[in-house]
Amino acid sequence: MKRISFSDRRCSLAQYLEVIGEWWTLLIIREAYFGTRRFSDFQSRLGIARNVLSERLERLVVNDLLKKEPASPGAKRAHYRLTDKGRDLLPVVVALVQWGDRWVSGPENAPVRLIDRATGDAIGDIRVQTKDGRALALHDIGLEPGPGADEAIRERFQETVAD
Amino acid sequence: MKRISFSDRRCSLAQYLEVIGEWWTLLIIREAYFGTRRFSDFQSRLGIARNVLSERLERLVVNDLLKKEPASPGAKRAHYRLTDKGRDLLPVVVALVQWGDRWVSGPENAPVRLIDRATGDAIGDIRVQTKDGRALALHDIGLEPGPGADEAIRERFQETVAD
DNA sequence: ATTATTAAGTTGCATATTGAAACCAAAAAC
DNA sequence: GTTTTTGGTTTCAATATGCAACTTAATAAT
Repeated sequence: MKRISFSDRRCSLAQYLEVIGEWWTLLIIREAYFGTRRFSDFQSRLGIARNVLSERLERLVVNDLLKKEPASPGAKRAHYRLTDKGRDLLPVVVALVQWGDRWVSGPENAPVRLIDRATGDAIGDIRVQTKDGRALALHDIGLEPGPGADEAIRERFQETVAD
Repeated sequence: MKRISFSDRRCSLAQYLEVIGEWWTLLIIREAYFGTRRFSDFQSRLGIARNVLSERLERLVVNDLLKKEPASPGAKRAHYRLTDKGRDLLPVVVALVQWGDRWVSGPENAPVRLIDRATGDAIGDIRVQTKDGRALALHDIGLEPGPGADEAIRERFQETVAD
């Protein structure tokens, strides 16, 4: 049967998954960060099947993470470029890369280094923090129903985030 | 054919996807943050098929994001609890939730609010920053081959992160 | 102690999705 | 104007998902 759709769930994470949770999608975004714009470059660099790439790009355009625009002004052939919405996924991607470096490859085997171009220093670890920059651990965080919470969610949030 | 495996790629993001990029996996982690530990609770709260849940939990245990331990000391029945590696995904999950709130549901419809339990204030936005807390945008970031880079990666990183 | 109930999976099957390769039309290059 | 490259679409076999029924072991009820 068809994969269950998350779109009706009132849950931010589930809604995200609806858009970018599919196989390949986040890797396509990352390629776009690296400056890749052409169909064939995405294809050869990722090694993704062309039909799947086609479908994913389409989906990313429909959901406004990429936009299709003329390669050069006036040209017929189009390229795919990030929108603000797509660019705004950067913290997610960086957080994932850092997690992978810490726990999967090990920092000493990190294949890439992200640096602040102004200084050349490695960037800091992404972290959950207060508005004034104090780091927060899992047990420091509480949950409340948000403005868009429905009854089901409201019920569940007697609880707090667990350790 | 079988889904392509990313594990041989020297890319942190691809390595992450190998472990937690599958359908449902991140939602299971999020449930664990909420304190869910039992198979049937994961099942009923997520609405996931039992065979898939079973397979995903197994995979999370094998990859050390969850550990299976006796429900109560001495009991036979086991629960699933987060490991440090699993807990360390928090920035990823929070970054995704915030992205979803900004771009999918809209902040005014956010179903949950994350707060600092010490003060009750909403937590800050996850962001890419320098070690001393200065925010970095996409165009401020550069890429270098890391200690574990192979020739292929080294070649590509004449480029910088694109806008 | 015996039975009932719940919890935690597993199995089998119909439907969906993926990957690979072949095919095609339009644009660029020559 | 012919060839090559690009950006796809189509087809088909292999895999993965969702659902429901079945199993087995651990609690709970009587």
